[in-house]
Amino acid sequence: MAEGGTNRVKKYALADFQVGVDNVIFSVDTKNNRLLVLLVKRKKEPFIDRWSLPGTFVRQGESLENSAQRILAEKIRVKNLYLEQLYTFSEPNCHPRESPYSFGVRYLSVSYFALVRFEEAELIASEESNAAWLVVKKVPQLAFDHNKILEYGYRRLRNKLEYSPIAFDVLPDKFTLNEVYQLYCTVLGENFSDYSNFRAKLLKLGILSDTGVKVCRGAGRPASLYRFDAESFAPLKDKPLVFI
Amino acid sequence: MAEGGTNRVKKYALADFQVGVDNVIFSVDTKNNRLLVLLVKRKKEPFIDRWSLPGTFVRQGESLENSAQRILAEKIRVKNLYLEQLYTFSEPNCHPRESPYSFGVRYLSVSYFALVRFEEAELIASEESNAAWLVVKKVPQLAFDHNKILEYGYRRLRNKLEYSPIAFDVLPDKFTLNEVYQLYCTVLGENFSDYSNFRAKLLKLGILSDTGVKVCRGAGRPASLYRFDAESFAPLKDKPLVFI
DNA sequence: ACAAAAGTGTTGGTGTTACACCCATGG
DNA sequence: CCATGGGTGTAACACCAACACTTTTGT
Repeated sequence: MAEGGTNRVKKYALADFQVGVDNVIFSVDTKNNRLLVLLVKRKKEPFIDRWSLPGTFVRQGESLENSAQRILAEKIRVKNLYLEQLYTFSEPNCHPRESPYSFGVRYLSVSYFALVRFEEAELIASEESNAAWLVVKKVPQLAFDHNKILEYGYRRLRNKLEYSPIAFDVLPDKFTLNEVYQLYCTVLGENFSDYSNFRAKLLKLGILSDTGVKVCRGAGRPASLYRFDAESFAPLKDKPLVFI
Repeated sequence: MAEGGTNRVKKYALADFQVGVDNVIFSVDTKNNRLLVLLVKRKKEPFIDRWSLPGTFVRQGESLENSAQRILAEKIRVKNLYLEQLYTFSEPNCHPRESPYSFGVRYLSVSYFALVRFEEAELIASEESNAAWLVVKKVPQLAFDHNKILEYGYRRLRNKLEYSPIAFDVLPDKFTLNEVYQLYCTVLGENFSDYSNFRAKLLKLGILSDTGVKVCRGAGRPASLYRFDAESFAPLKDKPLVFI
């Protein structure tokens, strides 16, 4: 932690901060192969009626990550998710205007990035939370600099998917290889890899175990259900692992 | 930017923050093949006489990155450097104790990570700045949670070196391939790659141009001086590029 | 029988590793 | 002439993209 020093303080005015957390919450709608982001429609100035990232001020005694979890819990009910810190933005004079705190107080926003399981993510309806899933490709102009943050989060999502097994945080306990493939396609685009090669590569990693159970998805040959094997993955942790 | 809402405020106390910036500043001593980090010895409580990362409070009207640059400029004079944001830490009750501001005010630390050119980094000597380069492998117990931050920065440095050309921000304008190799060895360890292969791979990227000038480093055949070609690199920007 | 989905195999090309070897210079 | 460091080449192997092919189901 830094320290200014008492003598310094007399010469230079330190800024007082209000700290907020903004979440970029993604989910993959596997039915329709769409990547979604959770947004809330603002109900007051500034940027009234614009979409924005769900955010909150940090409360006393609350860690940043707790704060992020709290916003999430206010908007959706979800069990399985992946959450990590994204970036911290704080330009001078970026405090939300019209706020009762804006006088002489500066604003700092720590953004978090999350991926949640769409099928189990139940939107919480209330007056407070008026949230909705929007298709990432069609997101309109957002409030504040939230488009920038969203773009940043989207880049991080793609990287994470390629280099770490966050997909399995968000897939059902047992899944078919095609479901994994669909998820990757939705996030990374159709042409990132062909199915056979993706399959072979994924299996060669040795972190999935075949449950032996077969399942039918409409017509076609039944697929094996696989399970993510955390134990086999453990030694690969922190290694530069490429999935695609 | 997040917003709490006036009704929320009455129910929950928001935290007031003082924001500091802490820098993890690395340099590579190519003469002795040592990776160094810039630390300052604390001159007041808490953790008096302990080494710590150079840090400062953020002043009014100052962006976070400016703040990071300012600390750097207070400790060393340097022209060439690479700087990026690292991570934001803020647990409740982590405010530097004995500080005149600690009552009711919470602390948040945004850390930055920098790599500077050692040969031109001139330490600024004064009572305020009592900074020194320490060998990363031999860093003792630091003040606060600075060991954690340093560890995090070290990890980032290794990743950056593998995936982006930050080495050339910190090498002289013209350099031999062996100088690049030494830098990589110092940061990543001796056994990351053998010289021939490193060489071949680096040249195949097509981002270095041979100046034709030869230079003698003691005995042995003279080496070519190369220059980083920013234009050739431009199209590779944002691509997942592997150097080792 | 046929379409659809799951899963296997082949092939040419490219990248990586671990070396051996040649070149130019100082002492 | 030999030690030293710079620089080139190569054989064995692993990996990868593209695509053809087989298997098992629903209709």
